[in-house]
Amino acid sequence: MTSAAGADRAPGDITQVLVARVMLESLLPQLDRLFDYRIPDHLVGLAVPGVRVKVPLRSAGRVSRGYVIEVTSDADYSGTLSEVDEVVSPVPVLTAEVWALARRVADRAAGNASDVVRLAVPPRQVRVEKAWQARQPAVARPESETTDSEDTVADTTDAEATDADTVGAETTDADTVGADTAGAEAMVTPETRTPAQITGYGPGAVESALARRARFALAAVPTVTQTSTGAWVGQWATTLAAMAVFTLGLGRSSILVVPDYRDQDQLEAALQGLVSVGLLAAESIARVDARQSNSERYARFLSCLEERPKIIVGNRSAIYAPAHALGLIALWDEADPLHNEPLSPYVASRDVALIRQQQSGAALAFVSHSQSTFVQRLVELDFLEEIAQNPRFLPHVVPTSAQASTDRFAQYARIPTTAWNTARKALETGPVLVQVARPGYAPVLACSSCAKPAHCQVCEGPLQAASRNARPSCGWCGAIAAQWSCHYCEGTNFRLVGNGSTRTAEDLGKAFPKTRVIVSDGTRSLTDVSAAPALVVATRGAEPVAAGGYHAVLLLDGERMLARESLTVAEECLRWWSNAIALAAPRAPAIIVGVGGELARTLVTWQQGRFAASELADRRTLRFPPAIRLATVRGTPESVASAVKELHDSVRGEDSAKMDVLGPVPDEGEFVRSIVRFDYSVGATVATTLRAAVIKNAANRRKPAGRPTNYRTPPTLRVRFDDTEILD
DNA sequence: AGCACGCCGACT
DNA sequence: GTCGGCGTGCTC
Repeated sequence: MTSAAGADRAPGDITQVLVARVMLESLLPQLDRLFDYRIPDHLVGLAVPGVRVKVPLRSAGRVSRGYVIEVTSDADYSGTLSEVDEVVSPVPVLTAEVWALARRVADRAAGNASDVVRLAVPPRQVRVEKAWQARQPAVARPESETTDSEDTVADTTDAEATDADTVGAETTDADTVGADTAGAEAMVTPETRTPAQITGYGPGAVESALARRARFALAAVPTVTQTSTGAWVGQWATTLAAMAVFTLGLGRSSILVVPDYRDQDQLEAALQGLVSVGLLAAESIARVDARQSNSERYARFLSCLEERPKIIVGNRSAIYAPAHALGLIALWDEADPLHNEPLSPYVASRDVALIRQQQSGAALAFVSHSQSTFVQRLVELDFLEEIAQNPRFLPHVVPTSAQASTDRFAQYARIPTTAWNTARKALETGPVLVQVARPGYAPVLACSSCAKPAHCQVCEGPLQAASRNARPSCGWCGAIAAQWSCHYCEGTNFRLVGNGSTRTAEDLGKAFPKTRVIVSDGTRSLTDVSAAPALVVATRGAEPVAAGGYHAVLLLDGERMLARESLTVAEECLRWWSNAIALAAPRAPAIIVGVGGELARTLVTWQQGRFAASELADRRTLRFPPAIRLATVRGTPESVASAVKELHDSVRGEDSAKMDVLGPVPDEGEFVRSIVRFDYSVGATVATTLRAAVIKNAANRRKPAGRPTNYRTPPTLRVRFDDTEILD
């Protein structure tokens, strides 16, 4: 596709015109393609692929920022080329691999590649960059790399053309995997195996999957464990850490992605444990953390660019890190909503991981306690292998009916006898976890005469109580309800309904006098507690890790958590409960209150995969994700109608059964919204068609008549793929 | 986004 | 005749 890299040319040699193909940092969909610029003599050798540049756009004097993607000598643009204005920094921060990833991620979601690049490459910090450059050995400058990276771009471009919705089509690299297998097994010999043991699985099962760079769903061992530095973490964290160290032993980098900073702390503690016993060099860990300052972020990013294998740990944006020789992509708890990117084009780290795996050939691991329907689908396609944990590590789960207890104290704390007895016994030796649904004291107030919920007199928001004697306040506007009277019956007294974490803690304190009660919820969330006996009341997702594990786990608000109006509520509850149960000490009882049927059976047998399979079968019948994909199309009635028409024109014939369109229904303002449901196999067609519609609308935007001249026209057509909240 | 190009109504 | 209105389209 391209001739020899321009960077090889000696400065001063003017026998051929060198052209930089540049991606502009623009939000406009019309500009989301490469533009050619001539490289002036003084920038030859500096304007290399990956560097930030400034280039003129449209008229003299206006400059746009961008990245050089390729350097070629034959431009495919026939007009007169403008010249690259300036090379902003000599560091090639946008590697060929990350660029190819960004392009495909954007294409799959009908979004801008530059939006993805913005997630992938942090803002430049000049001082940080200078300091980093000074530390780099001056010899290894990217000249030698240039030709390589261009080949990579060409390869991946071809791969894109063939298809493929990563997972949708039953693409199989059976050949590659098969070919690798023999070599892989040879590699897992006692001599080369790292001493960082991956325990809880069949001997060598995980190691062999990593060595042959398989894609797999790994069931995490549901208990806690102690690192060499004495910290207690979920065993999943030591598993991920050991997997990364094993991969490092193969000379390759890992990217470990966790949903939130509490998980990140555990994973870093697990890695630190391996550092402390000399199995891992501290410099090999690169932390990409949502809590970092801009300069810290950029420093960590630059360290990923160094040409030696690393372990990259971070939240969802870490999936884009420029890893050197990527050997493993691992996601912890892939179904956690924090893995969903809130910025355009809204691609979840799971989907980025699938694309990156396909492009890099790295191993791919989805590690969790509770297999999601997304992962289950990939398992059923034989796209992922399943690796189960050794059954002797399974937890001890006891379902209990919500029936009121006969015990006076248990009644006080609204927990059934079994649960109460279990907690009392466990509290003699160690901490007990009590999971509740909601934070606060009493999340709901109701009129004491007519029992209707109480609303704020200022904004109609729901009233709640911060403590037993506190004046009720509004959950929306915070106004204190001083002189409240009921809308429906004029009553002036309310009563507290529902139990938040604080109220549960108060009640438990009365039921278990002399026992320490610790609260961990959204506002005050603890990462860990000691092994001393205590009642730890936590909202779901905010459960601290207990030293040695909890001696009992009580899941109190099962019924209430299931009552939420959402199609995916059962799957979500199963994940929350499984994660809480996994904090128990080995063989410690976990009591789930008020939940029966298949969910209880799933937890008792610890067969989340089987539950996911039946859930997925239901979603197939209903045509809901992840059985199919979704795209939301929002805009003026005309633009939506025309986009839908184009969709039907491009997905036709025998494919037409693979797509249907719901709506349009009214949306904000004068806009409407349609939901497109489609099979994975037509995903590429749907995305390109909608992308074309977006570009057309961006060009044809027109000001509505009669508006003031400074009225800013909103985009007339917006498209969002795989928005999981849309069906809730 | 901006900014130039272009094709119809009031003007020196 | 031309100046300029802003609808339309392009940006290497």
